[in-house]
Order: sequence, then C-alpha cells, then structure tokens
Amino acid sequence: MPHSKKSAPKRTDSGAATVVSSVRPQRLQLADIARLAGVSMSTASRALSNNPLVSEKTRGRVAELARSLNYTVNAGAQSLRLRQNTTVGVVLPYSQSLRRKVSDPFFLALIGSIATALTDRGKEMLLTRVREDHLASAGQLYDAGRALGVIVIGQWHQHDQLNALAARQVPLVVWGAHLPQQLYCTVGSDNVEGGRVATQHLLDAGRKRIAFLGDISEPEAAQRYDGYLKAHAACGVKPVDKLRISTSFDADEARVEIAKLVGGRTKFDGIFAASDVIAMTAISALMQAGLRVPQDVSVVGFDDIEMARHYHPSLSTIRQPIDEAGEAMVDALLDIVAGRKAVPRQLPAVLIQRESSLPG
Amino acid sequence: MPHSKKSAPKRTDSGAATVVSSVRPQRLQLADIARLAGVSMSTASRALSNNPLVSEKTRGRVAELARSLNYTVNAGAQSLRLRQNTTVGVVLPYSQSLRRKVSDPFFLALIGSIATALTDRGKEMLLTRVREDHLASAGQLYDAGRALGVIVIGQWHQHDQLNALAARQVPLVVWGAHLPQQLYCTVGSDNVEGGRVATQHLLDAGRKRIAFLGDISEPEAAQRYDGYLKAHAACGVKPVDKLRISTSFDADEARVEIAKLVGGRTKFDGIFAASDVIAMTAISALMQAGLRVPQDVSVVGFDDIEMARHYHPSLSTIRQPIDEAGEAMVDALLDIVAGRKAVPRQLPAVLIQRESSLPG
DNA sequence: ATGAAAGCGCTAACAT
DNA sequence: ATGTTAGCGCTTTCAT
Repeated sequence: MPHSKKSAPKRTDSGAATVVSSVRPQRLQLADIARLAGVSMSTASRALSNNPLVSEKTRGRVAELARSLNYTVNAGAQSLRLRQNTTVGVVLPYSQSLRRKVSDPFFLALIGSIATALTDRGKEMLLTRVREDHLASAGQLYDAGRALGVIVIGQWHQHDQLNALAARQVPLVVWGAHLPQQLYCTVGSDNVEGGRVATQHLLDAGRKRIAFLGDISEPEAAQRYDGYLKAHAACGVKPVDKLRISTSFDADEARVEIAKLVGGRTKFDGIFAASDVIAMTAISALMQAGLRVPQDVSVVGFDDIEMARHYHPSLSTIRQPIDEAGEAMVDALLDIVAGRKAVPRQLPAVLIQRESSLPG
Repeated sequence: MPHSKKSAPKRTDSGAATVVSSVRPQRLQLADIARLAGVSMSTASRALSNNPLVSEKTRGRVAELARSLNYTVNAGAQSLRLRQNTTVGVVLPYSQSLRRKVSDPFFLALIGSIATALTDRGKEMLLTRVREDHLASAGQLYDAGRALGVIVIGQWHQHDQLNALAARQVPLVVWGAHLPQQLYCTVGSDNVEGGRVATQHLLDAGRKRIAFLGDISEPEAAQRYDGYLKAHAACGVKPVDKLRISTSFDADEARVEIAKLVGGRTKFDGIFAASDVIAMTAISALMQAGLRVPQDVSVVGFDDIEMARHYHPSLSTIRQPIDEAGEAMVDALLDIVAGRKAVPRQLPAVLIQRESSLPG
C-alpha cells in the first residue's frame, strides 16, 4: 500500500502538543486529498491545476473530492513555490492631526473601484493604513513579498518619500497630481483644466468675486487653483487675494473657515471648492447664514461623489471618473510589474452642471 | 570558510533563464543578509526577530544591514514556517443589479474603521468584492489559508449562506442584524431600538403620517421597521400601510420611489429612512417639489455618516458608532480564532437631533 | 499517466 | 552564542 506510507502524523516541531490543538481539527491539505483519492501528491496537484497530463477520470475524482471537502490549495505555500504573487498593496494614508478619521468619500469610493478592478483581473487587495509622514514604510509591503506592488491613495505632502520609493524600484502607482521631476507613476485628473473649467463656468455666469477653498500646499489643490487663476486671466478678471481660503479636505475644518469667510467683510458671489465635501459644507454654512445658492452665491465643487447629485441644491462639480481611475491605477501597476513602462495618466475632468451654479 | 559554501546560485527549476530575468535584480533574502554579515542563517534569523540568544553586537550589525538594504523577512515563507496568519479577509459584497457600484458611504466608512482597528492590532486586511449570491465563496479565503477569518460587510439576503459558512467552522463575523437561529456572529446596531427612537421622536413632534423608506426584505431594515411599528403602537397611532415604501440602499432607486410618493395622493408629514443616503435623497426630492423640511415634512435618517451634519438642513439621524463597530468586529473575529466564544453584539443606536426634524 | 524527490524562503529544535 | 538540519505545504523536474 504505497500511498499510506506517510499517513501517520509526522509534524515536527511547534506546539502541536498544546492543550488547544485537540480542539482545532487539523486543516486539510493536499496530502490528505491525495491519500483519500488514492493517488500521489503530484497527481493530485496536477489534477487540481487542470494539467492535461492527468487522466480525465482521475482529475474529475480529485476535483470532486476537493470540492466536497472545501479544500483549496494553500495560497501561501503555492506562491512560495511558484514565486509569484497576486496581491496588490493599497495604502490609505492618514494624517495624525485628523485623528485617523478616514479621509474623504472620494478616496473611499476610489478604494471600492480599485477593489473591483483588481477582482476583475484576478488579483487581491491588501489594504493598509499608514501615517502620512511614514509613507516610506509602504515599501515594506513590497520588500516582504506581501505585495507585487503598491498603490498609494493620495500624494499628501510626501512627494519626496514617494520619489524615494520609486527610486529604489518599488513598483508604485500614486493617485494624485502629475508633478515635474517625478519618478513615480501617477494617475489623477487633469486638475488644472478642471479648475479652469469650473472657474470659467462661474465667470461666464457673471460672477466676479469667486472664492477658492482648498489647501494649495497639496499638489492636487494647487493645480486646481492654477486653473482658477488661468480662467481669471483669460477673462481679464483679477482674482481677489483674500478669497483664497486655506482649508484641508476635512469637513469640520472647512466649516470653520467658511464661517469666517461668511462672517467677514470680504464680499463674494461664487465659490470654487477643491472637493465636493468642502463645497457641500460651504453651501450648508451659506444657507444657515441666510444666503441663497445659487442666487446669492454660485458654488462648484470637485470630485462628483455620489452624493453630489442628491444634495440640495444639487451640486455642480468637476467629475473625476472613479471607475476609470481604479482601472487605470491597477493597469499602470501591472504594467510596471511586467517591466513595461507606465506613463502617468491624466483623466479628463469634465464639468457637471447642476443647480448650485444655475445662472440666477 | 563555512558560510560561503552556498553562495553560488542554486535555484532549481522555474524560468530563471528567460530574457527578463537579467533585468530584475534577484530579490534579497535571509541567506544574503547572513552571508554579508558573516553569520549563519539561523543567527541572522534570530537577530532579526530580536531573539535574546544572539549577542547584542551581532544583532545590531545584522539589523543595520537589513535596514540599509531594505530587507524585510518574506512574509509568505515566514507564515508558512510559523503556521500563523495575520491577515483578515474583509468581504464587500455587491449585487449584480447595481452594476457593482460600491454600496453605501456607511459601508465604506466601516471598511476604513476596520482597517484602522486591524492596523492597531498588527493585522493585515485583505479586501475582496464578492457577488452577493456567491457569498459562500468568501470561505475560500479561509480555506486557502489566505485569511485567518472573514468579516462580511452586510448580511444582504444571504442568511443561509452565512449560516452554512459558520457551520463549517469558518471564523466569521458579519455586520448586520442579530437574527434568531443564527450560527454566525454578528455585530450591528440595535436596529429595533434605533427605529423606535427615531419614530418616537417624529411622533413626539406631532407627526401622524410617517413614511418608512427601506427594503424590509433586508434584516437590518426589517428591524428598523419593527421599531417604527413599536413606536406607533406605544402612542396608539396607526401606521399608514401605503407609507411603507420599499427601496434599496441605492440612492438612484430611492429617488425614483420618493418621487412616486411625493407625486402620489397619500399625504405624509414625516419620513423615517433606513439610511442617511435615502434620507438625503428624500429631502432633496421633497425640496425640489417645493416642500419644506422640517416644516412640511420632518425627516430622520439612520447611520450618521459624516455628511449628515453638513447637509442642509442638517440631518437628524440614528448614529451607528462606526469606530466602535470596526473594533468590535475585529475583536470578535480574533476571539473566535482564539477559540474564545464571541457573542453577537448590538451597539447602542442613539438619536442625533438636527435641523431636519426640528419641531416646526 | 503517474510517483519520488528536491526545494521555494524561512524558523526552531537539536546540536555544539 | 552560534551552526546544522529538517520541514511548513506545495509544484515540478526527472524518472518510470
């Protein structure tokens, strides 16, 4: 009986002798399937990987056995042996100051879209939270062989750390702005154009004093602000310095800044916000102050999150194509891993006109 | 020179002879570190795991070497050898009909909170999208040894599949309603109480014809509706049958249903929605129809997503404590894995009173 | 068409 | 305090 040779337990070290061990039924492995099917491990392995070498009959028997016992090849052992990895690391940074609150609905939706794109391509997603200022540690996902590459959600203020990661050959794709001197691959929207179109739209509606809400120390917001300036220049309207309001993407902080603006003595009749959350917060603050949107103040946001079209008034905004974004990031990463060159990609940023900027 | 014995490359099979191989610099491994440090693999391994057996001096040298070369122990090999797993599978189901759109901001936020809780506990998160009606396949994450257990975001209509998973000993925690005859562990809000409080609040404000918006074929919504009935019973008010509006958590579908309600001839003066997204969509539809909130119709939602307090009017709602939820789910799963018994947990659901239900 | 055996990168018992 | 060696669960050459 050649097959039963190894049927006696032969586990070497490790705590197989602890009290708990009797409770946990030893997990099924290939050897068990092979034994039960009366074949060798090699045959069982081949059967499960649909290797044509094994006869149809045997293959069917082994497959059925595995299925009925809920056996699935151990992924860790398999990838160790095959030296291949199907897991992509996705890093969602957090800033200390925001007490780890999960950033923006847009980022969250982006994660959903990446997850979907990965699933479509037979890849896994390992999601980790990393402190913004320790972004370099994202490379460990790759160094440890846990991930074939890394996608970072947002550039934050870490251009240098990201460049360093790319410099040491960590396959890397970042959601954010395309910057000069950049070693890593970005996927993002055409922020300048988006900012320009949004602002132009407000100017076209006759607005002259347009506030910009966003933190221009972050590259994406900075580019959107560039677009804002561009539109002003094109129309020969001089932007009002005091109407550049610095606020992060956090709704609570935005609310405070907007309250200051509303309470202040600088007049304004339009708002271009660097994100939909900021825009909605602004509208809410305006209305609470008794101002009407869009009659008194026209508002345009950026992102086109799901909620934007269900807000009241519905929010005019620059759409970032979320589904396309997830796919583009995943494809870029897989290109890099395959040794192909991945070029930074700017997705089109188009204006979605809704009630919050209706001429009136 | 005992250490250099194995220094010549000795890789056996697999395509090390392909064209690409020259491009990819062979990834560093423990053997390399050991050789460079002039010690054996065991010593190197011990040094990196801070084993006190190895001398302070050697440990420092090896650690520094590893750090400077960005070497990190291969996670796959390590967990294979250690027979331990630090990865938790998180499953975000999707329904075919909704074209894979990522569900609700609440679910997304929940994922963020789970990610944070896992990071805090030194665990990893593997995120996967699974078709709602193939939920059982979530078990493969466990069967393949990819995850030490599974967290499922939402019960959907798959009570039986979830029970089956639990029955075959897959460590499992589900976000959702606590149901009778349930074999799996749930974490969720006290939906009945939440629904009761929300409705009671509307009744207290003098509302008599309160619409319920939600899909009561989903357990969570069903329990919230139970609370709605309970509150009515307690006040001796008879709920209006025609005001139970069936709509999923999808905003677009909700909008259609609400439009019908608004356009219909059944009068109502209050709305209790099974989610904030539904509530906001409802408010937006009401306002577009020229109705005032809360003067004409009072609205209370469920979830307390971030946007709720920045909506206009700010949204009264039942808070589900998201951060606590993530921690509770992770802790419950780790309990199960450790062989401890995890009891289903109902988190408190408290009313957050804001403008949308102000007595008026 | 099937089996025996080597080894993926690592750790820990068992040597010294 | 350090080294030798077996083996985690699997796949694949090499042999039959």
